[in-house]
Amino acid sequence: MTEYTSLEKIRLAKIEALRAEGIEPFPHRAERTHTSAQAIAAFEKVEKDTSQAAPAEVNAMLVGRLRAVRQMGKITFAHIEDGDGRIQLFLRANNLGEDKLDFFNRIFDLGDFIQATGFIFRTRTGEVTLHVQDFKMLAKAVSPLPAAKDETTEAGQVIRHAALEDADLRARQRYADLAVNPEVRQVFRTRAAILRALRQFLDERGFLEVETPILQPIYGGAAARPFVTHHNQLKQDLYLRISFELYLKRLLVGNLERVYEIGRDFRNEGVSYKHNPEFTQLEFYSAYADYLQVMELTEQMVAYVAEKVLGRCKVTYQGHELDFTPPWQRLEMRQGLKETAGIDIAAHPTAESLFAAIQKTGRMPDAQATRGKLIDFLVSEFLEPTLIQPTFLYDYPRDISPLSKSKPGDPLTVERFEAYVAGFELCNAFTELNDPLDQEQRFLEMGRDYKADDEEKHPMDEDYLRAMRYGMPPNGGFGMGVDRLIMLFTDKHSIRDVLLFPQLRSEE
RNA sequence: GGGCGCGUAGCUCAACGGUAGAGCAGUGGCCUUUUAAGCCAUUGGUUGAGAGUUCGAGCCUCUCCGCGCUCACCA
Repeated sequence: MTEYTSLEKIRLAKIEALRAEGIEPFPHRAERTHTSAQAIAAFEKVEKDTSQAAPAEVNAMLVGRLRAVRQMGKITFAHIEDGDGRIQLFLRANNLGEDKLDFFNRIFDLGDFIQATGFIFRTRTGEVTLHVQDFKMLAKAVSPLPAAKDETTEAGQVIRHAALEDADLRARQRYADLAVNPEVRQVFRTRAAILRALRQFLDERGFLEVETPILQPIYGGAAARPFVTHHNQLKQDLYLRISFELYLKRLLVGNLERVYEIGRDFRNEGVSYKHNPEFTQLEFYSAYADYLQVMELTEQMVAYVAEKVLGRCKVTYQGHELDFTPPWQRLEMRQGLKETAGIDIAAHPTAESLFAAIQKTGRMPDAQATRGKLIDFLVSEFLEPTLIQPTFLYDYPRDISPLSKSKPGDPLTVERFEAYVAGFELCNAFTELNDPLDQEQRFLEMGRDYKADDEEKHPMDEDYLRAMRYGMPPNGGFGMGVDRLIMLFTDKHSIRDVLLFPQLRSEE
């Protein structure tokens, strides 16, 4: 049974009062002739038109949520907010009748949805306002919104008073956050625009958008722990995908030359300011391309999205001025580590030798780490923090890249790059391994096993190998955490701020 | 999981170990061009939960719960 606060009980009583007067507090239908912005624009257009002796009257029926009410005896001012913005309502006893004005003052609360009819005029202080001749309750708000009050200073600066700020509450009750913080709505409009621009860019270049299974019998394409579920009728465990990679590359075998997918990946790992258990991933694969071509496509794509969404290639992120204008800086991993860590990884072909070299720097890597993991450690310790401007870090160690093609003449290195921006990884791409024999060997090196009944071992994806054996064209592939791109373009430090409903511990 | 920090009215925040407060919201009243409207009055609290120290705990100690930041983990 819901427990109501004293504030809610007052509002519930108003619902009762409405019903007692034969008025439905939650009517089925609403009508509107203009949005708030349309009404203001229509009025301003008529106002500017000097061809008529007297400006034509602009009548409007508006809807929205009550966000401010100022009662002044025989008149009341209010503001409503709709999808387009805000507009002021003016209610006067002369025009409405005292009973009707009293009814408004008595029944309506902040947060209620209202439909108001009247004509548009400009108040003495110059605000375009609806002179209300009639109004109707559209939906009563039982609970008061976590109130935010705005103050517009003479400089035009908006100061929000008593805004909803508690980070947990804002994420948990995103509906309330959205209702009272307009800039949060803007973040999600930007998010939609970014997704639209990404699709547009890829569609224009002949990529086919596809959808592959979220429920997978064998997960792969990344190193992450999966979520496990179970299909009752098939009597089989299934995994929520951690990547789309292996399914998209099967499509290249099927002669679809350029494919992409935008969707959710699920990783059963720690939650942090840049990790959510489910997140939006973009992957594309392009037959006959290598990682250098994918690099060019990447910088073009991100710059395209920036231009489309923000109208510029320069972005301020957490105090950094980032410039996404191509070409981005290219940095060979070996060279970058020479410069920042003072270690030439090519001089250390074994984990033992590299481990000893790292120890001399005073850092303490995991003693069990493979050579690749040690290099990864060096990158995150020395290199990553220095990569603020968009940078392609390329040529990765082979043993941490089981799906990438080796670099000719360098068996320890693969043709792979990651783009770093503002110190974090934005995307990951490589010349894809298309040799089924090499691929099988790599899987075996990773500890994949043909005995699928062994709980500890990750089973071999035999179907993927079978697909490869039919022949996979040489191709370049790309994966990007879309949420991180959105963080960059909306200047948000936490992934939670760009997800409508981020993962949180359940209440109670 | 580790470290640091936070949790007080619907919202934003105060309160030296000594009577739990303010603004906004709410309620009642005045007010016919306001816009954080104003003025007068007023309601609202198991100070996250529990235990302890103390004459006395919002404050100190412990346990638990929740959250934030951060580190670790995350090819």
